[in-house]
Amino acid sequence: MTASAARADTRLSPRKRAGNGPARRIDADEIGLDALVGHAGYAVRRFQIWIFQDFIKTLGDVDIRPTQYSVMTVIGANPGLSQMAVAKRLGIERARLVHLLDSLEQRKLVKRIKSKADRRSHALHLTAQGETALAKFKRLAAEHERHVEAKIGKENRERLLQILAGFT
Amino acid sequence: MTASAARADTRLSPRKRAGNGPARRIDADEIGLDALVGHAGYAVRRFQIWIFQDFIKTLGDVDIRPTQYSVMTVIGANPGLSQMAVAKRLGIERARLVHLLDSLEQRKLVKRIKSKADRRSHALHLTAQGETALAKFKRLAAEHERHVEAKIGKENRERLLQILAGFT
DNA sequence: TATTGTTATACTCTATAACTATA
DNA sequence: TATAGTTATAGAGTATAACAATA
Repeated sequence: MTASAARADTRLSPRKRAGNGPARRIDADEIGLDALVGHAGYAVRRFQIWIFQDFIKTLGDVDIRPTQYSVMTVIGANPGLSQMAVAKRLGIERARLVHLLDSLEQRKLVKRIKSKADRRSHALHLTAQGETALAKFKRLAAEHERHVEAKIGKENRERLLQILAGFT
Repeated sequence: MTASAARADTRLSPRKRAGNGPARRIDADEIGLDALVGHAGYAVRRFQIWIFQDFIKTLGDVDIRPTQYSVMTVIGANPGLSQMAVAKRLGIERARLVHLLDSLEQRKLVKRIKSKADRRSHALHLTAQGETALAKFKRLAAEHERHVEAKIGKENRERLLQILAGFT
């Protein structure tokens, strides 16, 4: 396809042949997405934003965001992990994890313990308070998950988890 | 469930009963995700990151990111839209769209035209150069989409688009 | 030499608030 | 008074680079 042919094609596709602008108000639902409807990434991105907003709202009272929840969950299930191990497992930059842990440590939810085996590294643990708190976070996160289920349907949610199992 | 019971439960679940830290190197693939495996949001987030990275890489030569692509595609299919209309349709903050359009306008891909109907607003159009460029971006984006298909499978990708059709 | 944790910088993105010019 | 576009700020998140302590 030549550049000029591509340009001609593109010019034929729009529904509205506007001059210098819209003469009337255009509602969002009548704006076509064109090629975007065929991109999985677009739908996934919008869905992910919806999910995170619901998660943040559902866990708003305890002030825990998705990344903080994932860090605490992994430390809770694997006590003694180093920062590097947590960062790699969750795909978080180690530099960013430093600040996340600073915040969680200030809130007395997580503690860094100097490792005796390798004095460069810290062994990460939940505090007793952190374990109690995490149990509550998990109950709220399960509530959030029911919102997801209500939004897309029980079977669709399970199918989604199957399809994306390789990305965890 | 009481708080102490929750704490006791949590203490029983970890596979490793570490003291002050790991005595040996722990590989990423043996770190359990615990509750995260049941959260659609976790898998969706990891998948979305993978998709965006592939998109950015595949369109690296033309220096176009997912959000820029979505803005140009919508303007191309609906010439004359106002900034507010584009922002609402794509779920972008209008303040952020200002900078996105500044960048696209500097690159001569998009132009703002003062609307005669409502002099507060701008009618957005692709330049001729922008239409040619968008045709190329769409070909590269289609190539990216084939990477997604190769990653999760043709049928899974289609099922995913069906499940998430409501979020577009 | 290489790795762990840290600090720092820059850029993207989200979320607000306030300002201006119009309506 | 309300809206469209703009400017500004703050916080998350991503991506780097460099450094000290340690391996």
